[in-house]
Amino acid sequence: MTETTPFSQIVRQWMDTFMHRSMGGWARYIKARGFSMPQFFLLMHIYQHEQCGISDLRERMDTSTAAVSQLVDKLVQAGLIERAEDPNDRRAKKVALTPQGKQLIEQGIEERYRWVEQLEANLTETEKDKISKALTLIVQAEETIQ
Amino acid sequence: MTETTPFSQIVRQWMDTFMHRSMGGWARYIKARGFSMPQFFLLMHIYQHEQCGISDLRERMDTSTAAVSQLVDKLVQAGLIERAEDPNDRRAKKVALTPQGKQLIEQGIEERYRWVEQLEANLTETEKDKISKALTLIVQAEETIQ
DNA sequence: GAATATAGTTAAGGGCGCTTAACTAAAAAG
DNA sequence: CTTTTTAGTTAAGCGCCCTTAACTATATTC
Repeated sequence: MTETTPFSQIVRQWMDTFMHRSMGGWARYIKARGFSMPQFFLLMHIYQHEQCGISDLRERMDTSTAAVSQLVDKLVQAGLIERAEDPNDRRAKKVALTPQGKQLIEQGIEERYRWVEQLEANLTETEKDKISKALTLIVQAEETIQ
Repeated sequence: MTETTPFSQIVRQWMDTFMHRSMGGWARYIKARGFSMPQFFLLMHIYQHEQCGISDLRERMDTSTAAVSQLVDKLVQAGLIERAEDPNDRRAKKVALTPQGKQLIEQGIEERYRWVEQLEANLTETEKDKISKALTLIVQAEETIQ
């Protein structure tokens, strides 16, 4: 029963490929638009968890609140995010993407996704169907582990 | 025939999930060990294309040779890579990971892979088998597009 | 063999992100 | 009501990465 080995091998191979394509692509995209990786990570996190406080970001970014505050400040000035008082706790701030900020991230995602479309062109309907089902299994399994 | 929509949806969903897990994980891993993202990108590229010249790295990193030269210098001093003269062209340098450098990256990959093992625990043999076959299709398709 | 091109290094200077530390303001605790 | 805790801002200082520009050394071209 050598069922397990192919699974881990192929998953690793896929992770490698994907990492290479995706991270390199993002890095270039961000750089070309004059943003830094810390700024990108921050934007990305806000994109995925709209309405964060500074402390949420601090935790995710694994840094000081001062650092986050300064990063946020620059992104507010750049018009990518907006910072508003939390009505429930006036000490806290709610940070969210502006339409511009959202566009920056979504356009990046679009570009990242473009090579998947190339991939798609090399697959038959049956193959795509199999892949869809397999990825659904993975995504579901991922959701169960928190 | 609404076959295409599920495919792109699920692939996007998978990309999101993966990006979130993988990039965040790498960023924290690298930071915790006192390295920067540029250093990491450089190491990663050397890991995937052992024996690069400075110019190869410059191209991939999308920066100046001066910047690469300085980055390389620090990583040499840190003992993660070694820089040797190319015997065929004594102007050029060949850069490669030291055992330490290789270990840093591979340990990172191991940690990145750990959540896949958790995933695996939530899948049956049949499911894993389906996923293996599907990912094989993707990886093969990826290889054909250069 | 002289001129030019290529590969990489080095140094000065700028900008950015991070840290520390002092600070403001609001909420919670006593 | 006073004290303490919590959320975030601000400023100074440091290191890192990047750019520009001048430079060395090896290859290539004419």
